[in-house]
Amino acid sequence: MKGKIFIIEDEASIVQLVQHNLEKEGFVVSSSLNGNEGLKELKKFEPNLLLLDWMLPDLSGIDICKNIRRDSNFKNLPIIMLTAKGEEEDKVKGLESGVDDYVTKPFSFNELSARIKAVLRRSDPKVVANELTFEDLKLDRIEKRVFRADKEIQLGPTEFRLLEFFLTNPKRVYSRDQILETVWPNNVNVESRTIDVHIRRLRQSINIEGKKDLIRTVRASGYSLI
Amino acid sequence: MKGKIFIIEDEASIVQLVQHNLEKEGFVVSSSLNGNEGLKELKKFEPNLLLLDWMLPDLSGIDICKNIRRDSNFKNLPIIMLTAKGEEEDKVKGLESGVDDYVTKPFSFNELSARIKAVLRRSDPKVVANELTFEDLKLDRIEKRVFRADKEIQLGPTEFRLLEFFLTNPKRVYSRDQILETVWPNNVNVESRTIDVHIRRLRQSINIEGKKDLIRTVRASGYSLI
DNA sequence: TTAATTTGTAATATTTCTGTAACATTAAAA
DNA sequence: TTTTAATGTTACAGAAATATTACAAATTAA
Repeated sequence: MKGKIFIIEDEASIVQLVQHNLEKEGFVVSSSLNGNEGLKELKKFEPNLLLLDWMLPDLSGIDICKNIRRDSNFKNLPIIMLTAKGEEEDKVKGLESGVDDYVTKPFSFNELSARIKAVLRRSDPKVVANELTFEDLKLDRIEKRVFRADKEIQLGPTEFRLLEFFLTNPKRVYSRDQILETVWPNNVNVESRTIDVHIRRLRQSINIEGKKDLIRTVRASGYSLI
Repeated sequence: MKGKIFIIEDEASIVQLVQHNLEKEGFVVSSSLNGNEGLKELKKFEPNLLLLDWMLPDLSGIDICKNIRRDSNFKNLPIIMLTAKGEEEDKVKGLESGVDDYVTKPFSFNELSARIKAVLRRSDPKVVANELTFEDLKLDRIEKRVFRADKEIQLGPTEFRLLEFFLTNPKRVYSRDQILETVWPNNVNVESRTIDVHIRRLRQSINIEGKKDLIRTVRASGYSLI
């Protein structure tokens, strides 16, 4: 079962892009272009998550947040705020007023989608898929287990996240930088070659008993899951 | 296995109270604030029991009841009706239209919970077990007893709640924060490392005589019941 | 009240994980 | 073939996370 997402955002082009893509992913989406109306509609709609623009013509994001958190029925509604580049201060205020995550405009839909799922996974796991599979590889996000050909495999936390990352987009090649950005906690600085070592560790763990190597090295580009 | 309960009730505050508490008891709960939509969602959700408000803005409880009883898939769905004080006549009508029990508002959650269990025990005994089990572990919520391999085990109150929590969702990994939120009384502030100590105490108690450890440590994530 | 049990924390021990550097190997370019 | 660049492999020290222990404060039972 996929969840319901409500969008409050005044740039129609963004709403359109996001709404369309989320619906393609199976979410039920409703939206409003302004704050006051949005609040009312939202409460009727009862979403599992709210995407909230921080700079609205009528109401500020903070006001909306406060209103929502005050309403006992929506106290726990996960909120992701959309903020324009550089409004660092807003991020702080946002996180203080109980926002769950934020995405800086301009953003790629993939980035937004990943954050939505991460937030939902925490707050409302049943609305989001928990098993990732590829060929005979299976990763369970809830139980934090990995299997290859039905045999359980032990992975360290970083290898787990790395595999999780590859599994969300099999076959796609990622550069070391992209991997770093996504798999490592923000503002951590690690040598890009470090990834090679983790790739090796991951390979060693998942390529059991003569099973073929599921990780492909793409010289000068990066790595991918086959 | 705990059952699924659907709620059709237009007072959001009641829905929230009931839903939250039922979920805490391990039921899977879904709800709707109005009759027509509720009927549709209910049929998708396939609950083991329905809590039905008798006075809805759009459809009357009777109509919903009739609709349900006419549908061969839900002919036997147990229904508990929620009725406002003094509407004696409704009770009669309700029982006539095949309601299994009724609860008069305002009600305490405990009262409702007891009735739900009573009705389920009659109609679908396997969903109400007051006993939670996992492998050779057994916990009786009523008698507050715990057994491993049929030998009784003494647990302190906190260890009991902790084990109870794990047993409602075996295999699932919980972070220390999640454990804290659920197992500890609200607004108590305890160090997150404290959980490690309680985990140890729990382990020490339930892993008797060389029996395997039933609690799994998942580095960087938390703990789970195997 | 006293005794017994339970609880949270801090201190210490242990285990596991991580990042890096150094060296080896492989593939591409010259 | 030789050279060069990129990736593979290994070992290891420091870091991080968890396990264990002991103890004092708080709670409950006797």
